[in-house]
Amino acid sequence: MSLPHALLGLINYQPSTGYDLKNKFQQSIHFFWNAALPHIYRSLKQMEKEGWIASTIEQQSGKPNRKVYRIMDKGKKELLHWLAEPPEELEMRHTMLVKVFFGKQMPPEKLAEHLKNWREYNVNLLKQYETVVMPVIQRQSEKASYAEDAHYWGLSLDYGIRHARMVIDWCDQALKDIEKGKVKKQKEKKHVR
Amino acid sequence: MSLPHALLGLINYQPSTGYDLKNKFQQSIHFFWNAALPHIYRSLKQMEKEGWIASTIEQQSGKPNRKVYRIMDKGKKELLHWLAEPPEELEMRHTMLVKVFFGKQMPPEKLAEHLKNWREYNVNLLKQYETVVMPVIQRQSEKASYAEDAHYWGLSLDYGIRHARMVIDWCDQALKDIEKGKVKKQKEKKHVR
DNA sequence: AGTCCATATATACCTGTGTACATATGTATT
DNA sequence: AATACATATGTACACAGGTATATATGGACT
Repeated sequence: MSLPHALLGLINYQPSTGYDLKNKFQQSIHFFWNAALPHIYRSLKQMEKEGWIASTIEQQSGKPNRKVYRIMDKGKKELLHWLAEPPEELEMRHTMLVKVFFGKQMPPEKLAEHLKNWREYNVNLLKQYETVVMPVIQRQSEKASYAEDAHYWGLSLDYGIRHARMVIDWCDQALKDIEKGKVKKQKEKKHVR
Repeated sequence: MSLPHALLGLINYQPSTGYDLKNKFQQSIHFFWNAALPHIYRSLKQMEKEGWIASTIEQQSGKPNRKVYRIMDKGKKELLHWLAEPPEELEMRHTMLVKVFFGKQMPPEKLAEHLKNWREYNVNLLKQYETVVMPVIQRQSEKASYAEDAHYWGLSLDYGIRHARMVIDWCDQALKDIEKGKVKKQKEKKHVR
């Protein structure tokens, strides 16, 4: 379990609404954790019940009112406690690898298609990391209030970049192997004939 | 969702009991997907209800009877269909990275401790890959019936190895950075005094 | 004029998964 | 003799998370 704690970490920087958090999430933690809007609202409700956060309603004309959550002492304590705990799960969990494992059961072209998509997904990720995320962290690191935080944001970004590059390299190798396998099989067929 | 399909893939090789599957799982898919015993039995029940698999009870003396599941036509069709589908989730999901992201909020020694554990976990994984998993795949690849499958097992193993190496390298870099940060802060403190 | 997107909050339903517990016995170790 | 481990199958409970849907409005685009 982690979403409430991830949200706690974001609210710890500054009071936010569920909608704010969705946007902040997408620019940061989203790269390592997923969260849909309904899930965020649900978590916020739980967290308020636990006394980790409290809310104030800001009247707005035209748009719906904003429900701004701020962190409470109990929430700060919970955040620090959670951070100090060793992460529950170190294992990876990746559907794609299970499909690769059973790769022989599908046509090689199909698996190649999956891998090409995965490769492209990671190429796009890499582009996003370098053109969007990196400049944001750079800008934040110049502000004194976030200079130290930005160091850790940079570390996680570096992980993302290394991960994406590793996946791209592996996909290239795997695609080459699969292509070779196909050629080999075709040659064998010719031979038999 | 994936466990029923992963199990389907294993049963497709040969009829198995829930307990068999747990053992096979731990030697293969476990590196990319997790499954506890109760979850496996639960999934098998669902799969039988769906008509993907069927069971026969083997009487045993002394030990409890074995409930052996075999794959049905509907199950084979389902497996092929699932394999051809693009994987639902391409995103990673890693608590550790969320903790790194909020790293400033905890003592640097604590984060370093987490990273050292993660590093060690991956060093052990790597050792297991090289001394246990690789030989098994090598041996299987020599049997004609599994030679082609072993190629794909090898691809997923290669991913595991690259991933573990990447994590180890990143941990080394991050630990160096954190160490440097600590030294810097101590020097600054001295200066102020 | 009509459609889509962004802002803003939320409920309902279903599925997947983790943890604890229950049961039964043979074999190996201390 | 007692303890732990491997074999073998499950139930019960609780929580996390995904998807669909509802509501309300302002602004931008076609």
